[in-house]
Amino acid sequence: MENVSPVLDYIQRYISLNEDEQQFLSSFLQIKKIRKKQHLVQPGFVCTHKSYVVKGALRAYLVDREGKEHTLAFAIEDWWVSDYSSLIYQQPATLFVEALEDCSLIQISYASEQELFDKIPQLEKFERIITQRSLAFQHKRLLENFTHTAEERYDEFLRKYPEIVRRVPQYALASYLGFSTEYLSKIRNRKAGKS
Amino acid sequence: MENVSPVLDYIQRYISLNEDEQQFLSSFLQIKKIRKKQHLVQPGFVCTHKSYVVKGALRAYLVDREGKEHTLAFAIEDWWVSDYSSLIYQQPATLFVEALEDCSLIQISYASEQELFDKIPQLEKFERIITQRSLAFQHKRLLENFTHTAEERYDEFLRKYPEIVRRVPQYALASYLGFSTEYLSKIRNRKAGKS
DNA sequence: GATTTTTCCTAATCTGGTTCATCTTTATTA
DNA sequence: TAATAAAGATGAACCAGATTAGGAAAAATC
Repeated sequence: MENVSPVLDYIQRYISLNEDEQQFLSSFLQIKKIRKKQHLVQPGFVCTHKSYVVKGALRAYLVDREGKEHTLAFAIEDWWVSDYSSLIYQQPATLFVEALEDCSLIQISYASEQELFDKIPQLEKFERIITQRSLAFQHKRLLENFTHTAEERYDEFLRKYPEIVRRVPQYALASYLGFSTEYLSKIRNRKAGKS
Repeated sequence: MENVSPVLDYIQRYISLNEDEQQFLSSFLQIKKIRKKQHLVQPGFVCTHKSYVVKGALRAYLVDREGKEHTLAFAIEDWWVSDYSSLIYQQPATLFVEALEDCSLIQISYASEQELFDKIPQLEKFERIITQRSLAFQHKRLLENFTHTAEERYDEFLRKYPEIVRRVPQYALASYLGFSTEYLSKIRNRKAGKS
């Protein structure tokens, strides 16, 4: 029998909850398993839950008109994942969220979260803080895409997230960094030659 | 004598505040005027306030190693502006925030906001909601940069924000959309020829 | 209202990264 | 363990958009 304490721990890095609150919150959390290549979210369906990753790796991506994939985000242990727009506006998703490995998740539904905001106002603060940090992160990412070349972006990502580079397929990484998989091959090859 | 009611109205689109709360909140708000070409925020200095635009237009931009400018955001009437990362982490800014026209702003300091979160917990909800929306917006922008050509991005921006296009210099717009000002000229010329 | 500065346009050349087509290697599954 | 599918590598041709350098127009300043 598994438990939801990883999420409680996560939240309590930002706010503190008493025993009752923890209990109450826990009653809204659900454990979910998903196998590699399965989809957690699909375009057209409203994204009803956000998922905390206990174990595994996923990615959120868009398929454009020409069928090309663009990865918005990766998620490994201790990260959250969803189609964010779909979740907060409760409108049909445009993204896929796909398991890149077998995953163990803890989920909370949109409706539960709204209820929890009323019952445990502290959670508003928690959500505010992590959303602010995500936003700052997105700003940085956008600027990095503007100011750095493909190769520089790859180097930086490798430096910051070697773990992710090891675990995700190369085409997913290329589509996250905003260039073609062939070009990533070329970059890697260039580096291998140099060193 | 000017007043701070535009900000109160803005906030009350999302939450409701009683008379006392409005009064209390107002006591933390400051009116600020700034002339065209002046800077509200500069790299190296901690961004201490966020600013609501009553009148005018501004942009937040980064100057990269080669001296090129990259615009992260525009702000006109009824928008907020700051160096967001600098503000939330209270660390030195990396961005400039510059007035593109003479501006009339209402400001609130980082410290005041922290105090207000304690005194008026409803404000946590307000901040949570608008941050969530900003984040969804940023996700969309990033994906649009990945999936659309320079010309498509320009068309879309023109359709959504004709007002901004009219008011900001072209080099600022190009640097927001992520391409060179010369290329924007080329796009515009191409269109003029066609129609 | 003349001068200086800033913004905008044009056109030629160049390049970082894409596309397309084929091949090799590595995972999956039967 | 053989068969099949998925992922990665390689190279040639190509293109969207950058760069450079010039001039024209508009706006700000005196």
